[in-house]
Amino acid sequence: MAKKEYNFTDIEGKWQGFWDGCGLFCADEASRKEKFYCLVMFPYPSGTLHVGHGRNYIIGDVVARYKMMKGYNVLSAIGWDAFGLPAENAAIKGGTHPAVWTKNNIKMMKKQLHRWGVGYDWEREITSCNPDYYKWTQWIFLKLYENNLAYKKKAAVNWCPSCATVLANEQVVDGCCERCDSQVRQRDLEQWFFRISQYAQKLLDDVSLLEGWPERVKTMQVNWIGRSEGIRIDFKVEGTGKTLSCFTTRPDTLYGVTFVSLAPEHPIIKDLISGTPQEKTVMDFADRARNQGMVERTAEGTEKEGVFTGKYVVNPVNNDKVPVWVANYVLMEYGTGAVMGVPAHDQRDFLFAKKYNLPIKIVIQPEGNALNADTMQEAYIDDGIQINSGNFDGLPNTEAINKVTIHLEFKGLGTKTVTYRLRDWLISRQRYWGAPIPIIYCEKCGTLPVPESQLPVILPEAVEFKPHGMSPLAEVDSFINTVCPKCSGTARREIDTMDTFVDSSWYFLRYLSPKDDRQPFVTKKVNKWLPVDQYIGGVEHAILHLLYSRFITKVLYDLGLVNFKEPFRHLFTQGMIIKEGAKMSKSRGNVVSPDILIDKYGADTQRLYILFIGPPQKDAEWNELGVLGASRFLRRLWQKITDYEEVYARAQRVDIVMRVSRYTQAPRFCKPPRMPSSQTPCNRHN
RNA sequence: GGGCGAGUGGUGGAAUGGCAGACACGAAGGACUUAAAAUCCUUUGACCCUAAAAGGUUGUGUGGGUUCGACUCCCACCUCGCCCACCA
Repeated sequence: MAKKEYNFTDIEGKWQGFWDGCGLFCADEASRKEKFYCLVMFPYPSGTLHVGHGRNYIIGDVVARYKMMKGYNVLSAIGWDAFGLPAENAAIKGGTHPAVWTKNNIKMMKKQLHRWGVGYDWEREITSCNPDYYKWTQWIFLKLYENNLAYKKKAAVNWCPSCATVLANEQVVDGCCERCDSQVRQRDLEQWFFRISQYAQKLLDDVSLLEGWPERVKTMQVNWIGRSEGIRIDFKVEGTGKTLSCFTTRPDTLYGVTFVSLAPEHPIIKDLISGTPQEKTVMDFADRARNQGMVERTAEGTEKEGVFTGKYVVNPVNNDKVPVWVANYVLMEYGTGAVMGVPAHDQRDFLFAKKYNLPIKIVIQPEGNALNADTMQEAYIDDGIQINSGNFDGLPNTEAINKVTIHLEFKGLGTKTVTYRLRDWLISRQRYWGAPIPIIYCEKCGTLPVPESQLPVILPEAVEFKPHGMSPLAEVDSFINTVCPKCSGTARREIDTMDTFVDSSWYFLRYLSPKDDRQPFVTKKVNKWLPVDQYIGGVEHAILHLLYSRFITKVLYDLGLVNFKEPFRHLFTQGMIIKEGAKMSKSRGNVVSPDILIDKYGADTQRLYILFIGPPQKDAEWNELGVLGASRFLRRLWQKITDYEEVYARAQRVDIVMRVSRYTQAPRFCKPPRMPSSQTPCNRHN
């Protein structure tokens, strides 16, 4: 008897056609079945997919199918996170317009997804670089602007003088431009920000609502928000009548302050030193520190440097007169931009004091082991008992933290403060391939939002991509020149575009009404379908994308546009596929194309292998032999089932004979025959 | 420095308090073949015993603990990985 061949091309072609034909993946909005929103992070159309991507989409596909089979009304859609730098770089390099490049890539990747057998409701496909999508990204910007959550301010950015452009932090490698290797400098530019810091506490509190999230992602979010409780302590600057505020989480060390240091950007520096002999040295130092570049300056290994301002402040609790320094390790963005220096109990202050011979004063002693300021090799940062601390002597320092705080507040010398590490979200990009920021500048009326009726602000097609210091849009007169919506006078448009993370911070709402041209999303629909029941994506988005999406969702909630506070109920972060010791990626040149494998073994082999390669949340090493194993496994399985089919068919014939001969007590229903033992059918065939 | 996670055969890994090593890779032997490939079958943690089988001992990073019973739970330690980190 001839064996049936496992012809995966026919099988997969047949079923993929069947699924498309019957609309298996079309969510039925009228259905009364319980909903299940299964979402994979939408891809950046970078070219072609490699097997590493497969984990995301195949796992998502499996979850969606499983829930379908369990009787849920499943929504599983996909789209394209289609704005971004690679398209623009491709344009600079190869001369293809980003729109064309992106469109081609989408076409290729769509085909690949289809061959993989992953199913989506393609009617809901969205593309973030299309005007019908970014119109609503701009609309969201306007909502934030209206509510004072979008604002413009001067900010230090990474600047490459040779490429004449702004760089993202990720593009700065060891303080140099990744493309041309020139030294990156800090430059102050007017930038747009979203006031995410205003939502720091809500974002922190609602981490508790993220029950279905991996613990480590939640921890990463909490750490990123970085709440610290402390106190702002006011120091009087001697002989000036000015006050200097320092934020500290360790008021128990207040008696050990031997200097105060300021961030190089601190505005008070000018006032303190102007006209003094120190002026030039201090300003030179501050300039140099500012130019050091944030990445380098905030690296831990960087040597602590500073300069004395010639001024002194008075410690409010013991009237100690301590010098004021400017130091490169103090950050203007955090706390008050001024730090009280306690070398005995803070390692950074210790190193600084050692370098500049500043006194070290011990105010906390470990129990049963006296410290010696002259011989100590590092700061003592652990708990202990207060000494040299006036009325607080003898208290455990953990208690002193509270007592000193109360004392200072009572005397009006300080204010209890909560500080967050989270900074406002810089959304300006001096780039072409992004959604234009919908703002108009009128000389008479000032900064104005583009009226909603004038959206979208269309990205012009014909531009020069080569970087030369400003957004390529700066040179497109037909774009820049516009009319003031208020006074109808001449006005010009904002030329920056938005960070692509803005595009991706709300796309999951758009799937519910992808073609609606009157609103970004329909409140009733999103309230029904969200939060997303299962979100699946790479752990590399554990902070930014997920935090931004949470933020935008909370803003929309506060505006009464959605009735849920968190967008994603369950989150699954799949591990990366590793090859030759590194993450599989085009830039590393270690990619494996799914197409070749599908031709050779079929999509199911690859799907099986991807699911089987290891625990899905862990990284896994790609192994070509493993693919072979999955292929053999499927073929054996196929063989067993087809063998079984024959046995089953024969048993049915026997049953008919038995039923026809009414003399025996033939069973009414033929029980399925026993699964043949592994030997039987094969031996017979052999 | 802080946080999180992981350590099981030659390899990827399975088992969430109840027969450790599913399934797959690799390896060895066999069938088929003129031969090879492919395919199929058998064996495969280590050690002891045996002509062979049966049998036995041991075994989940290390050390302790809880339990009738621990890869699994608790404590300490070691190693590796990832994320964050001059955040006051």
